[in-house]
Amino acid sequence: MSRYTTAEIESKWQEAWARAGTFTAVRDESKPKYYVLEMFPYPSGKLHIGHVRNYTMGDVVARYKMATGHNVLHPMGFDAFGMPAENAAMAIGGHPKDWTYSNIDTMVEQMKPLGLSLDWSRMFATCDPEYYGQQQALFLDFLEKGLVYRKNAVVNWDPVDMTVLANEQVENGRGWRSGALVERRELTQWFFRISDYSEELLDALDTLENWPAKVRLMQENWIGKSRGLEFSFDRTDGGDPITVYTTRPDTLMGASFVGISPDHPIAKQLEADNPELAGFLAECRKGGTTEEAIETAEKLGYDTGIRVKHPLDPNWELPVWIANFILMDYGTGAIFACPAHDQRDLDFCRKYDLPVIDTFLDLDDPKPVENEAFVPPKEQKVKWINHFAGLDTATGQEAINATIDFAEKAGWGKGVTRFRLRDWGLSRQRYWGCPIPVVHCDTCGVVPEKKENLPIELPDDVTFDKPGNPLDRHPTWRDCACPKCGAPAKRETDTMDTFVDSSWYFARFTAPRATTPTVAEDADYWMNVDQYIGGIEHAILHLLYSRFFARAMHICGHLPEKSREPFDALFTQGMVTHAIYQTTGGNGRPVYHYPEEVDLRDGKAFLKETGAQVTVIPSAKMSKSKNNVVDPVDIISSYGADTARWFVLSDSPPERDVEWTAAGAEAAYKHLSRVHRIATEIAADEDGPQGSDEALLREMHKTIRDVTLGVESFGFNASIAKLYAFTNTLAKSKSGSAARREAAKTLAQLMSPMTPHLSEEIWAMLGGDGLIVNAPWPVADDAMLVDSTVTLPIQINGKRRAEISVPADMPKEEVEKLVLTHEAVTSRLDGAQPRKLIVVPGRIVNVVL
RNA sequence: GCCCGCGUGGUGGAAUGGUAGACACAGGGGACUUAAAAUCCCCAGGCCGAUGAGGCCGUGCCGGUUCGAGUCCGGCCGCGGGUACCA
Repeated sequence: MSRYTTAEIESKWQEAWARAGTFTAVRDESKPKYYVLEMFPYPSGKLHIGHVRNYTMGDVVARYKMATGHNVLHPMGFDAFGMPAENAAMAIGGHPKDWTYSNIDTMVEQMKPLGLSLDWSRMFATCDPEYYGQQQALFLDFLEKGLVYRKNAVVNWDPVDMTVLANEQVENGRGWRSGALVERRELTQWFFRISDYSEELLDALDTLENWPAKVRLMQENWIGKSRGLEFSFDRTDGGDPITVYTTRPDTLMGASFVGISPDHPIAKQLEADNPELAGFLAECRKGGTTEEAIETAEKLGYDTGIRVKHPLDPNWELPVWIANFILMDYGTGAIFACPAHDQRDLDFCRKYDLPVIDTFLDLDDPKPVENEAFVPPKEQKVKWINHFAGLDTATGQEAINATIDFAEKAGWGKGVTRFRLRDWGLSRQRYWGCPIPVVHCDTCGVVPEKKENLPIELPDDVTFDKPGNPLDRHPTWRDCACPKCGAPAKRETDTMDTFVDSSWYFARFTAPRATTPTVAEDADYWMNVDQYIGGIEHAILHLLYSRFFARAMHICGHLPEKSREPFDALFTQGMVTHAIYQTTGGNGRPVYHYPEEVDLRDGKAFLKETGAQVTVIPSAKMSKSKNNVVDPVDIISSYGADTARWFVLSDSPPERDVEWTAAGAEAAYKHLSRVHRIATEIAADEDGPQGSDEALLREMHKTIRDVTLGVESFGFNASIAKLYAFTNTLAKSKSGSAARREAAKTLAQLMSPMTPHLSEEIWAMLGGDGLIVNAPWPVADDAMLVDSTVTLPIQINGKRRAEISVPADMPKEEVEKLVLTHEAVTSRLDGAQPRKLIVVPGRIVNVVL
C-alpha cells in the first residue's frame, strides 16, 4: 500500500501545476474574472504562521473560484519600504536594500512549498524602482490635479539626536535611543487632500455591502462627520474676535470659559513677549504627537487674561484660557467649555476653580452637577433651564437644531458641517522610502520633476552611522538642475509614507511590468478586487487611504470609474497566537524561551535543560522578541504543506485569533494520513462488496452543500468540521465500491482548496479526469438533501423535556395533537389545558403551562 | 482618554431567536500486539443520584425583552485591535 509521503506528493503536484501554467493569469473575455488578493507582507525576513493562515484563506477562495469556472487573478508582492530596514542597517550594519531583498528571497522560498495558487510572474516589491517610479508619476499627476500640497504639521522631535521620530520610537514621552524628552515641533510637509473627499468616502461606505459592518463603522467614526455651530466671541480689548466651533451650541448658557489650543495663533502671538506663557507652552509641547498621548496627558491650563463677551449677554464676560487638550487640527482650534455637560471640561474647571453652570437637568433626577458631568444621549429628553430659544423639555438634538436656527436667524452664528478626518501627511524624513519627485529652486520655488526623469532613484552610497536622514547629508544626490530654469537646485529629501506604496499595489498587479502606472485594458478587465483579505489592524488607515487613492487615480485616468471603490468584498482575519514561555534571569529581567526548549507536563511547563518551572503567558501575539514565533518551515518539513494549511484553517473561525499548538498540527497530519489511507483502500477495492448506497450518497450531497456554504461564507472551520464528519461516514460505510469511489472523489474535490496536493494524489489514484485543480466543483442534488422525517424537540416552559420523530411535512395541527398526548406533556399538564402551544414546523415545539 | 471587536467544557471551538457543547485536541477505558508504535471501538460540561432512571445548575458579571436568549437591549468587568510617522 502506498504511504502518505508528503514531500514527494507535494513537489510532484507543484511541478505539474507549474508545467501546466495553471496559475498564470491571462485575460480571457469568455470567462468571468475573479481577483483574489491577500494584503501583501512586509519582508521581515521570516515567513510567519500568521502569513500561512492569511494566504491559505486566499488560496481556498482562489481555488474554489477556479473550480466554479472563473478566470482567477491571485498575485503576491512585498510591501518593502519602511523603518525596520533602516533600523537593521543601524543595528547590524549593511544596507537597507540588501537586507530587504535578501529577506524577500527567503520569504519567497518559504512560501513556494505551500503550494499556493499564486501567479508568481506578477510579483514585485514596492522598493523596486520600476514600481516606485510609477508611484512618482502618480504623485506628479496628483500634484497637477491639485490633490497634493504643502503645509506645516507637527512631528515628534528628539532634541538630542536632532531627528524626527516615529510614534513607535517614542516610549513614555522619550526618544527610544537618546532617552531625551520628546517635543512636538512644526515642519513643512507634503499632504494629500483626502479631507476634500470626506463626504464621499463616508457616503460610499453604504455601498460596501460585502465589507464587515465593524470596519465600515470604524471608518465612519474616523471620518467623523458632525454638525455644529460656528460663531465668534468678541474680545473686550478690541482684538480680533475668537472663532469657535461647537457640536453642543445648546449648552451655550453653561459656558464657563473660552479655550484655545496651545498652537492657536493668539497663543503664539502672546508667547513672544510673555516668558511665563512661553514656559507654559513649552510644557504643553512636551511629549509625542499621538492622539492617545495628548488625550491622556494631564490637563493643563493658562489664563491669558483676555476676556470675551458672551454672544447672548453683552454684560457676561468669559475668560480665555489656553488648554493643552484642544487640538489645532480640529475645528477652529478654539472652543467654549461647558463643564456641566462635558467631563473633561468639568475636570478642568474644578482644577482651575472656574464656574460650573447647569443648562439642563435629568427629568427623573433633577439635581445640579457636582463632580460628574451630566451627559445624556442626544435622544434623551431633558429639562432645560432658562433656554434662550424658549425650550422647556426637549432632547439634546432638538435643542442643538433649535439653537443653530436661532443663531442663524439672529445673525451671530452659522450651522456648519465638519469632519474629523484630516489631510494625509505623506512626508517622511527617512531614506528607505519612495523619493518625492520635486526640486527646490531658489528662483522657481517648488518644481515638479519631469516625468522622463523618473524614477528618481535612491542613491546606494549612504551610511546609517549618524541619526537623521542620510539623503540630507548625501554629498551629490541632493544637487540637481531645476527642471524649469536649469539653475542649480536641491532635490526634496523627504520620502513618502509607506502607506502610499500600499495604496495602489492592487491596481499595479493588473499590469505589473507596464511603463505607465496601469494599463486601461488590464485595469478594466481585472479590477475590482473581488475579494480582499487581511488583518483587522488595517481597518482604518490602509483601507481608507486606498479608497482615496483609487478615486485620485480615477481622476487622473489611471483607473476606471467602477474602481472608485477598489475592493468589492473585504474579509478581516484574526491573528495566530502562541503562549510565551518566560523565566526570570539573574538580573531580575524576563528571559523568553522557544517552545522547543520547553516540556509540558500536567498543565505546567518546565525547561528541558534544567527542569526549572516556566511561567506560561497564554495566547499572546507572536513576536520575535518574545521567542514565541512558530516557524512554518519546520511544520512543513515535518508534516507537509497540506497539514499546515489544514490546521490553520480548522478549529478557529477565520475572523478570530487562533492559538498555535504543535499537538493540533500533528492531529491534522494524522487525519490527512487517514484520508490518504481510506482513499488507497477504496482505489484497491474495485470489485468490493455491494451494499446500500443511499445513505452514503445522501451524506455526500449534504456535505457538498455544507462545505460549499462554508467556503463561500469564510466558514472554513465549519467546512472542515463537515469534512471530518464525512470522512468518518465514509470510513464506516458498507456501501458498494462504486458509491464509495464516487464519495472519495467528491471528498478529494471538497478538500482540494485546503489540501490541494493530497487531493490531486487521491484524484489520480481514483482515476479522476485531468488535474483536480481544473475539475468543476461538485454540485449538490437538491433531491438528496430533503429528509422525510424530522426530530422535533418538545419544550415545556422553554426547557427541553422530550422529542418526537414526525414526517417532515406533517401539518401543524397533527403535530399539536401528537404533542398533547405525549406522556411528558400529559404528566405535567395533569388534565389542564396548556396556556399556549407554539409549533415551529420542522424546528421545535414549546408548551407553556 | 476615545473608536471598534471579543468573552461558551480541561483546550480550540459549533449553534438562521428554537434540543447549548457539532467537529477536533488533550484525557480515560477497551480491542489488536510478546511488547510498543500505528490503527480501530467506546466514554466524557458541572453537581445530586447508584455508573441507572431522572433532576438541578451552566455560554464573563448584573438586569431587561421574549412562549423561548450563547444569540436581541441596557449597565458593568476582563482581554484584544486602532488612535493618523509600526506595517
